[in-house]
Amino acid sequence: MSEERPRRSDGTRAAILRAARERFAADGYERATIRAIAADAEIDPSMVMRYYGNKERLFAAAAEFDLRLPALSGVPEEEIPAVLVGHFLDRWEGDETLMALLRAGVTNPAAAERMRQIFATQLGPLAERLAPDEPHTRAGLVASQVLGLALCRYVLELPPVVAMDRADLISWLAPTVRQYLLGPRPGGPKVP
Amino acid sequence: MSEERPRRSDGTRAAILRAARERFAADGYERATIRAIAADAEIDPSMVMRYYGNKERLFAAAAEFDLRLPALSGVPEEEIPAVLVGHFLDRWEGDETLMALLRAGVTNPAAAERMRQIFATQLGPLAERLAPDEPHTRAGLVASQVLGLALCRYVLELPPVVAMDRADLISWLAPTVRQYLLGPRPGGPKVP
DNA sequence: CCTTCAGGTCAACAGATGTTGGCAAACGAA
DNA sequence: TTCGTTTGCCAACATCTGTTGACCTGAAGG
Repeated sequence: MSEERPRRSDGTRAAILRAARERFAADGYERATIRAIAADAEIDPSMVMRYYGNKERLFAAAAEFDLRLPALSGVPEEEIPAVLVGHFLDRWEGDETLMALLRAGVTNPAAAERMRQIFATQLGPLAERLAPDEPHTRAGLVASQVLGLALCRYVLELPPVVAMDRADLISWLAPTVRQYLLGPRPGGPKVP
Repeated sequence: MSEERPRRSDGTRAAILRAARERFAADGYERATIRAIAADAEIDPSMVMRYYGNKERLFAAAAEFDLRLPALSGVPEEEIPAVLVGHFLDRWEGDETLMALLRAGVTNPAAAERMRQIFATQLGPLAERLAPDEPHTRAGLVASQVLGLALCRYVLELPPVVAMDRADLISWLAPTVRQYLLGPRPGGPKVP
């Protein structure tokens, strides 16, 4: 079916995508203009339209994202939280896709929906495998702490959060993630 | 000096400010247009410029914010985290200023700087009074969890985070805040 | 060779945006 | 009343936005 043969324009396509990710990550959805992205990729703005249709679809292509959660099968339970926090830090610093998603998701409804999908399909299953009860709630709590750290460290750049090194962050966050994912429900069982 | 006598236009000024807060909170800095704000306030866009100079100063006026941290002097130490989490939830749901700050701060450098100032002047002192060591780091961690919750619950609207009620949130977050503010440094003392 | 067609540039469009200046009406002090 | 000030609206500006279509260019296939 989708026999994707290599095209002569693949280089340009890739350059556009790379520039788009950078701009969306740095400026958010509305301030990242097609013209600026095209200038970074050193091509004409109309090429962006030809290859990606419109700005929304360009963003969708640039914000394709895989959390790449590690297997965790051989990891002892006590070490899982630290491994997870370290992995999240890697994913944040590895490329700019997550930053683009966060910066855009705050003001663009489509980007927010994309984040909800990633949460549901890529983080939810992890919690279902680990958490004894209320896995979705627990996954949401982990997301709140991890996204909050990224917000404070990479977006708002609160000085003390920027100053912490990787080991500090893992030491502080791992117990929190452990409580959220594996700990007992605080405040007694839910009585509705 | 600044003898501020009441003016006939105070009502208009207030209407502009209220509309500005709503729009900035709902749309972020760039998508909240002067024209839309003026339409909400049912006045002419040029009035916004007359009374607030330009968009940046309008935002500065609309994003004036006081965390209003409670005194905590009579509160026993074990209850401080829960009281704090409850207070933050109140401040988020009370008016739209925090939402405006968050949505704008993610894409607008001036708004981000404002958030850093609020953090430094209004949350820092609290940590200095409570935390035995590294108060700024601890304040930063609390900010990461509280802002992360707000991000997931009010901005991204991750379903499980939206679904939790106030008591749930306090039960889950208070232990985390307690560890960050009052708990021992995890992973042993810092050896630089 | 000629034909075809994808890759790429240029100029322009319609609409929205922040911002400005002019002008009319209402108000308050004299 | 009269006069200056405040309050408000209207029209316009320059610029930037996403987007479009006409046109050129070079390579590949016959």
